[in-house]
Amino acid sequence: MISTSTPKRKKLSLSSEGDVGKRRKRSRSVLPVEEEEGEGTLEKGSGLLLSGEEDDQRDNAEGGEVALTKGPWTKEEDAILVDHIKKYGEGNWNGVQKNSGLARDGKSCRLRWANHLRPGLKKSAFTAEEERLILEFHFRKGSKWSQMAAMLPGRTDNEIKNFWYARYRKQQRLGLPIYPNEITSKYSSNGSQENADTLANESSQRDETENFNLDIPDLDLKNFRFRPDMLPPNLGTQDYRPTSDLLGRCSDSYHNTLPMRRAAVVRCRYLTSSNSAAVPEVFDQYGKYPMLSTPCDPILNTCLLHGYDNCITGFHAAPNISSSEPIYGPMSFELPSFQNSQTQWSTWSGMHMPPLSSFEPVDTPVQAPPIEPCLPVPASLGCSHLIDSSVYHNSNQNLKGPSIDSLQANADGTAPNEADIISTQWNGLDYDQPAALTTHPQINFLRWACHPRNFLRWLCSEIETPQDYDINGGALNDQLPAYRSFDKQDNLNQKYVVLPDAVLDSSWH
DNA sequence: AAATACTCCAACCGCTCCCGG
DNA sequence: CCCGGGAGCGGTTGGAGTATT
Repeated sequence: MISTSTPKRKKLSLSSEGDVGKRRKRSRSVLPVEEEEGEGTLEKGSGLLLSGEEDDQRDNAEGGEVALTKGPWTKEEDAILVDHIKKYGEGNWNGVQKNSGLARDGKSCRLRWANHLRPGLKKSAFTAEEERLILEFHFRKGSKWSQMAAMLPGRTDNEIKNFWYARYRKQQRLGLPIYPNEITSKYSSNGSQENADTLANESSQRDETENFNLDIPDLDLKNFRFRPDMLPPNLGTQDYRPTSDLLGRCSDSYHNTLPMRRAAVVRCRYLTSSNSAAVPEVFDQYGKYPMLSTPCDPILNTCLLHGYDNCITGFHAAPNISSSEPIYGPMSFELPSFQNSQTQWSTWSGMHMPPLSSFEPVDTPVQAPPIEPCLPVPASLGCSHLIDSSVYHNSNQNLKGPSIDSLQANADGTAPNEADIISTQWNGLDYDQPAALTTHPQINFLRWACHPRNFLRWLCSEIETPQDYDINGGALNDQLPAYRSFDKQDNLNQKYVVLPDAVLDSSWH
């Protein structure tokens, strides 16, 4: 159970006295030392060598090596270090060990001095103004702790870093934005140019995917219309809305503030009913993310199963959903990131997922818009948990089998027949389970729709392109410089869909 | 009172940058 | 220009303190 209470613990003093010696266990590493320095008068276990005190230490010394102490510093060590720096000044940290006899790595000496011993260090908690400066700086520049420390006299980079991570976790736990509104608004309106410049600079340093959390607009799905004519035959036009507890599990405090750090904008052909024979070219390849051509996030497809008439409901924007209550739209198409922890994913979906790489510190939650009333959706006609369990089961399969290319739409643009669906292994996700297919039409549909080529085919037919985007060219490229592959000519009749980062995660292979 | 959960933060680690030879 | 060592930076670890059960 995650506690939602605020930390009760008072900030500990960083004094070099009193807190010393009660942190890490000590360990030892061995580094070479020049023999002529072996005066050996330090105390065992405190980083001070005593002549002939310990066998292994003596053995090391005889072999030209001395055991260096790790772990918490003692008062004696601090005194030696301070004394040495008073005499010789800062710098030449490896020389400290040679000249003072302190059995500490030069790195460790520098860190101890910089973070605890040097004069002028503040030992108090961060003030509100300091906190604001840190947040603002981090929003603009990212994890540049040393630059922040230079900006805040008496503060160390380590201290600022610890403060940031502690606050970051706390905000996430509480489902609150990482950055205060005044900061985000400040740099997204009149300060947008500076922010844009900063972000542009950072983009060369960060993983490309991390830029996707910037300015990804919500898709306006108000014109979405469920296309039963695009479904495979024999499935009927019943309500495919699943009613599993999967939806219930997403009814948490994060439902409206899920971070969407890594998302991708993909494109597909715009299909009208008169042009339904065309098979959409789904998922531009960026080279770096070939998994975009793999089957979609089952979460996403589960979400899409809510499509009905003029409504489409997003799962995480629909807390407390139940099978007996109508669902309202339109909904934001935002999807969760799940990059933060396996726990989060597992809790949410009940599915084991390997942890993602650590991009956390620059994550920015995206605020989902509130749910607005629209047309009611008829009650479910008996969907079950089987859909979700089926999806997750199949998504856990290892990759094998033929490409989805073996499954093509019919010449008239309708979905392939059931026999083809049953016999096809989509990019290794084995859907060849006839019993389930024949018993549960929803699963049949899901499996068919699960492939990006298919789901986008019936989804994108009516999605409205976000207004801020010029689907005919340059504006989009300007706003999303990462997608240089966009071609003006190709942009005609194309729509843009935001996919969750789960699609990008290699585990979805 | 004991066990457990959670947070804090000092210190470590690996990597990169810089500079002098 | 290359190489090696020193310094610095950012991310991570894990022990200790504190709150909660």
